[in-house]
Amino acid sequence: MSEGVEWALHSCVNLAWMEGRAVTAARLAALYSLPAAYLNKQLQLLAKAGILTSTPGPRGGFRLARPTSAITLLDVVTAIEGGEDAFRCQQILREGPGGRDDVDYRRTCAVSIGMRKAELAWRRELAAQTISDVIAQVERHNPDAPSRTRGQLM
Amino acid sequence: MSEGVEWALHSCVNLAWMEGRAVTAARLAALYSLPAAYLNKQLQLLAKAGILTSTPGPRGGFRLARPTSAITLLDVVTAIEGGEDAFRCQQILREGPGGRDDVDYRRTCAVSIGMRKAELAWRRELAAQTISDVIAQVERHNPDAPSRTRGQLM
DNA sequence: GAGTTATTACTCGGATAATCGTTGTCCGAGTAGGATAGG
DNA sequence: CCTATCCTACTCGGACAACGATTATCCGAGTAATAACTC
Repeated sequence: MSEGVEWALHSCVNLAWMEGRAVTAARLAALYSLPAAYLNKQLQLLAKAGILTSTPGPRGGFRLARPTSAITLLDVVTAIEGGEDAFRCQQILREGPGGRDDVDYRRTCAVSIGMRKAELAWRRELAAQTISDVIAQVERHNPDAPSRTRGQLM
Repeated sequence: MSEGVEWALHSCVNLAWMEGRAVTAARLAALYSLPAAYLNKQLQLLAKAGILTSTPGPRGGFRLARPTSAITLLDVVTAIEGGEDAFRCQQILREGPGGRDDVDYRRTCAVSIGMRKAELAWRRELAAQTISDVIAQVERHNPDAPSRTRGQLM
């Protein structure tokens, strides 16, 4: 899985603490000494997915497009990684004995079904957690994280 | 995810139908027109994980090391992909404000915990399914698959 | 004919390249704010 | 002093390389069956 997912999730949390103020990719990257231009790439993907809004020019940057309770971990993962399954059935049964070209083995192959079952469980668990949940847990263990981060980003 | 996982799973199913007879990597590969040498590599990983046993020389090949009901999908996936999580926390919080070097953020970071929760659900679902389950489903929809495959492999 | 030995063909096993995706970098399009000049 | 225009600096956005992992290939080590040879 792409490392950008981790960056994107942390950036969403940090943006949530900025209360709607725009933050540039460079500042978000400086927080964790990340390559700014590459983080920018990930934030663009989030913007394209409707999770962030971006504004160019001076005083520009990124900000959350929705309340944190309406952004699931699955939303962020899908935005960065794309919607395809990790296990993508190549339908090798088509080349096997009794294989047919007019059958979609992604639906019928027992191996594919079993793997897909696990992936759905993974997705379900990701969809059940929001950025809001993450923030709540962080603030419980580290109550001054929001103000400290805000100080670094302004 | 590596394409070899799909090959390995299908190979396990096919080996199960061979009732303990050894089958060479070349024959298993020919079933689906796969590159034999590369499939051999995956089968080696399964052997190293104790899922298959390998015997060299004439009349050699691979065979299942355990009953199909004792081989889970997770066993096969882990053998091919390795045991590491897909989402591997880089602990970027160490570089952030208030980051400490003596803290294992893989355990404490809320983002990491949330992602890990989903991965555990994925693993749990994979561990709940065995090769035996897959075979049962195949034979229900395609009762003559075992004999047909056996004919191709002998 | 039976046992023993040398041979041979076959298989896995690991070391070695080629390809593709991820990671990382750079420069251009567009914008908003500020400076400047005119009224 | 106020307003309109121009300019400048700053930001995102997408195009362009570098690295690493996956994919693919090849040849050697070892084994078991076979064939030949001896008793």
